[in-house]
Amino acid sequence: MTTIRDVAEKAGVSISTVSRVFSGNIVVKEKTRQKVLSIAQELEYSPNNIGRYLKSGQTRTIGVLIPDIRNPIFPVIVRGIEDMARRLGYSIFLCNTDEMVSQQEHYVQLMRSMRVAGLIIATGQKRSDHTDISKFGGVPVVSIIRQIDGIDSVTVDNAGGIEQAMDHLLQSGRKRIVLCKGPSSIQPYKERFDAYVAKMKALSLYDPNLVVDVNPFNVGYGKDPFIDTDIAYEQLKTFFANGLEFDAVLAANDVVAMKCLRIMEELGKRVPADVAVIGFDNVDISTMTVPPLSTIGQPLYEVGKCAVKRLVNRIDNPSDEVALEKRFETTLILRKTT
Amino acid sequence: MTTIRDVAEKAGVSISTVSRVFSGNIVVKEKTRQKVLSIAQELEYSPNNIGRYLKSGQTRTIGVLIPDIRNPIFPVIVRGIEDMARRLGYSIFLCNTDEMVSQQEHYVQLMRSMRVAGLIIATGQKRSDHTDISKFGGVPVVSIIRQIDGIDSVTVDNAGGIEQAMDHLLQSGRKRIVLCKGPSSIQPYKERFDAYVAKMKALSLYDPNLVVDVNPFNVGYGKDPFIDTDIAYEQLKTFFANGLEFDAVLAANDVVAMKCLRIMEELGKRVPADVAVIGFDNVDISTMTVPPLSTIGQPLYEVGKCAVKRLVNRIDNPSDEVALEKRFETTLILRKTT
DNA sequence: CTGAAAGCGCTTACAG
DNA sequence: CTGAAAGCGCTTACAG
Repeated sequence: MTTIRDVAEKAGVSISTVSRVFSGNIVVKEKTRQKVLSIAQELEYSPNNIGRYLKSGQTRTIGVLIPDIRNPIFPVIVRGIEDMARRLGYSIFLCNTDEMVSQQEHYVQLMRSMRVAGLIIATGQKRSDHTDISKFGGVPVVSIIRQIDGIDSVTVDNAGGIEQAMDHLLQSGRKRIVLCKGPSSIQPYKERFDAYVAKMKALSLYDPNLVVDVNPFNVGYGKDPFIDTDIAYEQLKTFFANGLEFDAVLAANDVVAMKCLRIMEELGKRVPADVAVIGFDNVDISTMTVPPLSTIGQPLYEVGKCAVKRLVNRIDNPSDEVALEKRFETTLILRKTT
Repeated sequence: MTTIRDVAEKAGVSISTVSRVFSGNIVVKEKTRQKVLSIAQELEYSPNNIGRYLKSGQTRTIGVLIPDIRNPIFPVIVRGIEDMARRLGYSIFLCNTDEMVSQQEHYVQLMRSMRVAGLIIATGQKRSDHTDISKFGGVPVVSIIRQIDGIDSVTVDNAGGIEQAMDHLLQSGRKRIVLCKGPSSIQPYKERFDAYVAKMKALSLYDPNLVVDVNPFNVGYGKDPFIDTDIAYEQLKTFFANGLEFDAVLAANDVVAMKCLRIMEELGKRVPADVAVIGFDNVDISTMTVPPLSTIGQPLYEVGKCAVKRLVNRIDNPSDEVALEKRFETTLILRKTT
């Protein structure tokens, strides 16, 4: 690879000058500049960011740690991250942790070694070993999806979302509302569950039989491709086939909602005439189900963008003391299943 | 940040020794090793990969350029890439190009500057400016999804997939097979289209009225979030509402197939009794539609893994002359829509 | 506006 | 088994 030295030599200037031409904003005589640029092009010179970093201490690089890019909320978030990162001059490393502490630690180490300027971490896990700040070794971190004490975070108001969904369901006269809940070990699902229980109890509508536990992604996490046998579907099928009386379903997320739609069809229940179904996330597919799915929209793309802004802000002002906690509101999206 | 020098000083050894401890496989007296390791831990030392690279010339980093991670085939591919990369000791940079030459060139430049060991590029575009090898400046590249002359590639047999789908449809007596085709500017869609036409003509079944052009992702590419108005749906709705006679639908991909399912429902056509519907890709959602979608499976996860293997192979043997072209077979996946 | 020099954090022959 | 030294490709005060 051609280096700054090759270019300097051929252009008959010092390497300092070449460096100045490529670092921008520093004054170089226009004629010299042109000369250097043309030689550089001729030699296919590409400035070595690695060498550059060693002096400047700036890698302009962000590590993104998410559970699994195949969970459909993450492509949207990651796209938001990448778009904003690009705009601010950063590149991103993508790492899938499968919600496993060991893998997360591996990547935190690796990213530290890569001297990333900062880390964006998505973990729903409540276990503290995922969120032990001391392990980040001084690298700026922003947490998305779930709030972590002492760290900047960008989250979504899960409880508020459930409120919106339930108010809507209740207004249309539904009272026997099933909750298909995700694992309580994952913070956002826990929040949704708690909000549901609180609301149902407040209205004296709560009945534990209305709650079914679901493994939203056949997890599947950590396995090669997702498994084809659909655990969540089986769980739901068993639950609904049991003769339970209900008139609405509030699903842990859109994917689960979609499975419920299929089961309602199989059970001969009309949606929304016999039972209303509402999802959570407003992921792409929710527009395409039959009928199109009502759901609670999370601003996923915005979460990604915001996380990068916060992170860069933290990188530039590492000593700001208070952790910034941004919480987005959800929006009720009415389509044809409610 | 603590450096190798800090550790050496405190441990009372030279930096060479510390370096040897961390680079593995080199003989260091066990006692010295322990000493260094414990000091390193105490000081929270993390070896600086950037400094390391500058001598070794090894970044162990791969740039992944894809059109848009929100296109549901890419999360699976990227997961395959990441899993294999991790196994081989590489990290990945993720870049979304939106199929735009300017953005692709930007990223190729950036990745060169980052001194990635290699590049994995997914572009369906047929325009040669996307695939002009000379622009890669000597960085090893493997192309996925589409074959590019002179470059290692990992692809899938699109024509073969269409054959499988059509044979299946024909065997069940379907003759008026609609093709919902993606834009011909994208290589895989072009291949599928050509295979369809060839087969239909061979059987004297070809009728241009059976072909409808569809914009598979409302593209949407390059826009902030995907647009909510569903262009593909509108296009298909108009097409099918026209009184055309048909008994099967072969869709450009699973997402399009899903939209067709919805339209069949709206048109009062029973699937598969009145019309058979078959998709392409075997993306996650295809198991969840009502009824579950028959489709042509692409080994997406395998494509990702294989691409990394090929790339690393090329990195290790840059002078191997022939470009390796791996082409995976598709598999017919029968569910309930055919 | 430009150049010579020091140094960022490592690795790696070369001696011993 | 260990250390001293050179050098990877840059940036950046310091002089001029």
